[in-house]
Amino acid sequence: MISQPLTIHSWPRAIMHIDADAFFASCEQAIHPELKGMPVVTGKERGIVAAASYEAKAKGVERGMRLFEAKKVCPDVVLLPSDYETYSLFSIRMFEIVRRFSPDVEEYSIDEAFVDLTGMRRSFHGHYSHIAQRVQETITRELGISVSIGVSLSKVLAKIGSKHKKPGGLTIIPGNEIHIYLAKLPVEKIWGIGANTSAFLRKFGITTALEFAVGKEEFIKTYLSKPYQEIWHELNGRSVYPVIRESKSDYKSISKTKTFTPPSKDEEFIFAQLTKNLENACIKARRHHLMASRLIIFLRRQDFRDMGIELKLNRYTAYPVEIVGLLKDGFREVYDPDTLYRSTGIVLAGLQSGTSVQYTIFDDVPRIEKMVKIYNAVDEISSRFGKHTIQHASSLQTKLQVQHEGDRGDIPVRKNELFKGENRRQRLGLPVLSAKV
DNA sequence: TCTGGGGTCCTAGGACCC
DNA sequence: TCTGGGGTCCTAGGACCC
Repeated sequence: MISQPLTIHSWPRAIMHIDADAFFASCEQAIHPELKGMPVVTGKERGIVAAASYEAKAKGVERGMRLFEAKKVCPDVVLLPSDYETYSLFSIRMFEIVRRFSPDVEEYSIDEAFVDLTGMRRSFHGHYSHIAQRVQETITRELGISVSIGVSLSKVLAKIGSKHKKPGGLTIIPGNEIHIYLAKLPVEKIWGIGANTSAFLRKFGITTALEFAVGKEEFIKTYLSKPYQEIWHELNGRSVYPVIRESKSDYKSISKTKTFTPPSKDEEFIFAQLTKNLENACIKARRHHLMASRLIIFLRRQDFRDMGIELKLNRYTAYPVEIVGLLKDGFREVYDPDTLYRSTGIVLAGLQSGTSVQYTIFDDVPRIEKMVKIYNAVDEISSRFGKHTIQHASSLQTKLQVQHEGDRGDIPVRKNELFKGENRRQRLGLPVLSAKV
């Protein structure tokens, strides 16, 4: 198999990576000043630590920890459910600030950005570290959260830089100091190298990022696939990953899953969950003017095995009524009444942009046009009064179960003054960023 | 990390064609 | 019945990320 040749930018790049510190927890502390200096943890709604403030981390709270454990090591911990909409607003503000310094910004995730600073020293009268410092100061002053920054020759190296010192770190890794940082870094900590690949590399005696970086090209090309060859170049200071400015709008797939507690084997309830996922996915697809041609359904058993099926849609669509029949058929194939399930999920795939319905000669055109009108109205009402003001009858079952949505406890919910008069993200028609947890 | 939710990209291998 | 070489499209599944 012939792999594509890699594009290596001949000119040395200067890439900055900005990573917010304990983002969710920091947003909560910025909104609720009374929480400043206190150990704050978000993730109440799902029982494990999604983000922990540095005060909580200092007492031994770690990400992914069960909440009862967190309480044990830190009895005065303040537990909050995650409030993604608010964090998204902070995120938007953060990217706006970064763009004041350079237009070449990639919104990598809700709390991370890459910036291509190549050639920008002149306009800021000084070294790249001064730009980074000003970005850092501005974000802290205007948003009340801190960020860590790394600057180096490639994205992978910039990431290593931003992780090197947290919180509030600023790490520049020039070409002649790369080896110093890589020598101390275990291979599995490299962005893009996970448990599997690091286990493989260890078999060849490669345990540090430096040992990987100084590996012979011959070896890398023989044993590793394209993504790892790219990382190898990046570690050596040869930039292959460009900073991508375009904001994300073209999805390859849209998925929705939801776990329910306790697990269930109730056919109607489980199908209702599935329908609700379908509705949510379709809402998102319509918001992005996308239609799907493939539908993947899966039921997750209590033992975490997924049982699924993939179905082809007879035309591109983003309307649940057109899909729900097929959903039922697929569900019947997969569902086993004697099995306990913990979650359901659907994936809309084979996406194509467009909003107009494609007709075939068999279609009842007036009926479809009526359906589109109804959904337009549904989307409009939902955008004004909130999601699921209107929903399919078959997903009503989900309401009958007691839903354990985390309430805000005794912390009053207040909007930061920053966002006064600002509508929620969805009302602006902006995509909701997928959140890092 | 005993396990939430949302994504991307790559590769191998089968089906099919000339 | 056996024998080539080459291409394309599609899908499943792995691996990884936040």
